[in-house]
Amino acid sequence: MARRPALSKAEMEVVRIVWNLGEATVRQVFDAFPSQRNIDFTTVQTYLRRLETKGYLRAKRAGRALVYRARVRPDDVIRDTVGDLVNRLFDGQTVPLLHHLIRDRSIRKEDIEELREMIDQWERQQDESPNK
Amino acid sequence: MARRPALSKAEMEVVRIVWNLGEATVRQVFDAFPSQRNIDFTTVQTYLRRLETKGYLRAKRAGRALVYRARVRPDDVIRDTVGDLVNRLFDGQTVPLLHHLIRDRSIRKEDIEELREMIDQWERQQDESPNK
DNA sequence: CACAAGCACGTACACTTGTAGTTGACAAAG
DNA sequence: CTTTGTCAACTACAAGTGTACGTGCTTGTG
Repeated sequence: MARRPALSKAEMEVVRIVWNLGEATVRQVFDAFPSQRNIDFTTVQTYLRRLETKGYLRAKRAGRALVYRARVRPDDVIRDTVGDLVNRLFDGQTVPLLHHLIRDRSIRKEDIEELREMIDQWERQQDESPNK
Repeated sequence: MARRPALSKAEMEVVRIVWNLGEATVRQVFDAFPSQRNIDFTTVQTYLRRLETKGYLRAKRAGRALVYRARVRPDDVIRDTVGDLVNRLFDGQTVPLLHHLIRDRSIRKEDIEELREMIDQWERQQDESPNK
């Protein structure tokens, strides 16, 4: 199924920014980059170029500048990336990761509310769809 | 706080195996390695050696063989690893990841039950501890 | 004992990744 | 029209990573 090369850590930050902006020039991505990261403009340029080669982004020219735009949906990338992590670090089990998130990461009351929502949603979904 | 170098993907699989076995020789880790992976014995040896240098494992000699044992608790490693992923791919937000796990990964009814348990647990914990 | 099998240890090597410098075209501003 | 800034494109380069080979010691077995 024509898998793309996995994202590197820095590349993850960059695609995320592009998703957020919808479409963006190098400079825009650079500006959106967390300022503590103190990364060079040309470095961002390199990340974008590599992301294009890897097939995550598509660049089109607008005047002198390149405008990048995502070529893959966040959900797909997230599925692959998280999936890989779960496989390697959690032996493919989703539950231990959920467990960790709830127990060991600081979570707020509101988040828990939302989480309950999600679960209810899931169950409703489950009921209406023909179980395989 | 004396941070260790991050785990590489292959290394994640290996520490996990060591955690599972408690302590293990190269061969034992090799045998526990998913057989589809079709990885060489010496490759596993290299992973273990690197993990020791990185500070994740400690080796002691038992006769001619080396016995590896974890030097860090799973929870800590998982916190760091997952934390990094959340920062990069989810901009530090835990909720979107939870959302993804529940919606986009196949989850079983029993898991949802467990999940509810976790939430209840969390809320009990919350009530009894003095909020900071 | 001689040999095969197991192991540690050093070495290797291509590819990826994080990070950036250089060059040359263009454009805006004086 | 010259200076100054902005980009794309190319190049660079050390460190990290996936993967394995070779060598030489050790031990169990015929």
